[in-house]
Amino acid sequence: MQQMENSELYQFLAGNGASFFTPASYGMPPPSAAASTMHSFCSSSYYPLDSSEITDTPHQDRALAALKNHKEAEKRRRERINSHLDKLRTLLPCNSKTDKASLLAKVVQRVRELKQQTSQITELETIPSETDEITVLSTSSGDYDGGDGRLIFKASLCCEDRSDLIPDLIEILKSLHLKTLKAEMATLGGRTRNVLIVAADKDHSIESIHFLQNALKSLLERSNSSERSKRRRALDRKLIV
Amino acid sequence: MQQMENSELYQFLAGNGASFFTPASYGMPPPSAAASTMHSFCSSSYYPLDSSEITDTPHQDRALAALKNHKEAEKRRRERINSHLDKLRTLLPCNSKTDKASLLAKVVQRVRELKQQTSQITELETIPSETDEITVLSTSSGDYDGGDGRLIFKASLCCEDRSDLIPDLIEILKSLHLKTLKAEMATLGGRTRNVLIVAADKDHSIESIHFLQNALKSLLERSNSSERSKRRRALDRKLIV
DNA sequence: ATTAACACGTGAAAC
DNA sequence: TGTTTCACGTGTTAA
Repeated sequence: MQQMENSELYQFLAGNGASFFTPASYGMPPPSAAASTMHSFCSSSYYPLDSSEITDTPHQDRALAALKNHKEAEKRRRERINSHLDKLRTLLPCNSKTDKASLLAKVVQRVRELKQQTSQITELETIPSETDEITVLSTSSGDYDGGDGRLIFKASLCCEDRSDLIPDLIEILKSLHLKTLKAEMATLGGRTRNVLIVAADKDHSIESIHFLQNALKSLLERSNSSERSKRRRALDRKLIV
Repeated sequence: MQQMENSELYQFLAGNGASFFTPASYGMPPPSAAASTMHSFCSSSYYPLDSSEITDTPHQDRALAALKNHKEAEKRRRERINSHLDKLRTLLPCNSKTDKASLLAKVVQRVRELKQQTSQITELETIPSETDEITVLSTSSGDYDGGDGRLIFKASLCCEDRSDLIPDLIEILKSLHLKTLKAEMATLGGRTRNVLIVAADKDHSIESIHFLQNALKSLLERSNSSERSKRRRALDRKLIV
């Protein structure tokens, strides 16, 4: 918009030989390579010379030096940015030829995932409540987890405590091929809450969340049918006293 | 190097009025704003016209259209890249005015940290060995953790099992203001290994690692002095049988 | 007045 | 072929 690309003058004044032998293009006949110098000659003859054109060589020198500095600084800036992009290329699952935009898209996605995972792993509420509860959440909230291909689930189970609850839980996770990343378990007044962060295999889809949910539900029902009365009585007695 | 910026011809042919009123600079006297058009006039008169200059207007049109497409595509590319950079700006602890290079530097650092944290949280070896062990590692390996300001430690304690080991451990972590992100505990043959991923407060320095190490050491010694003989005998008996 | 950062238009090369 | 991506030099603007 507000640009002119009228810098051939400076290219000429700089005596930058490299640009003189740039192959002509766009049907301009040879020796169009010298055209950039001709611009200057032409305008010099077309417009009357003013005194500054003779006496301001120091001005020209300074402008020239400034332009050179500018050029080099800009190159350094580009290199700085690109070096960081290269580092990111090594940090992500992508080859060195993925273009900048796609690379940055991957980076955005990855940072979001990692943020989410660590925050979910960190924030656990383990104080058991008085009501039975089962919650199973997916970390990736539905969209495909491109990170390392694994879905992360957060499962919370709050129920009466019993001695073989943990082994049963472990059995469920094993049968569903879920790997436990973090488990936090607390018991209070005969009740327990177990919060699990589990990673699914790559072959799992988001639907696995339902298998886990159902398994935990049956576990809870099993728990209630067999041991409920005994524990309940003990808890009630404790509350009465 | 291999560039000429000799595109005034196309600016002129395109009739792009915007560039005509660009303020002159570098001491070129007015009406230098028209200089870019003069380049074309000048070169047209200096070099003999060939037939193509009259008959190839369709060529010119095509080249012009191509140039316009190119220009717009490049603009779209820039916008795509910059939009991703903006997304990253919102994802990281930095304002919207941090420059590209610094932003990307932060991104590199953040991705490295998060990778390291999640991998350390994931990779735990909990099978207890027959020899007593204490290891305390720092996640950030010495450099400042710019992530959310917290240092992450990984502590592993392998020793004889005893009933009040966990409460003692919890007491230690509480007194050192360390928050447990993940704990994995396994017992086998009367021995136990506890692997803890703990996060230090922001006011902790990397030196806190020594306090934790010493506390665990004293815990292990306490364990050995009181309960060792009894457990050892039981274990030895088991091994003999 | 320097310096640094940005968007732009362009030529070249990949595909 | 045309489409896409890149590096470059430049003009401009802000601290």
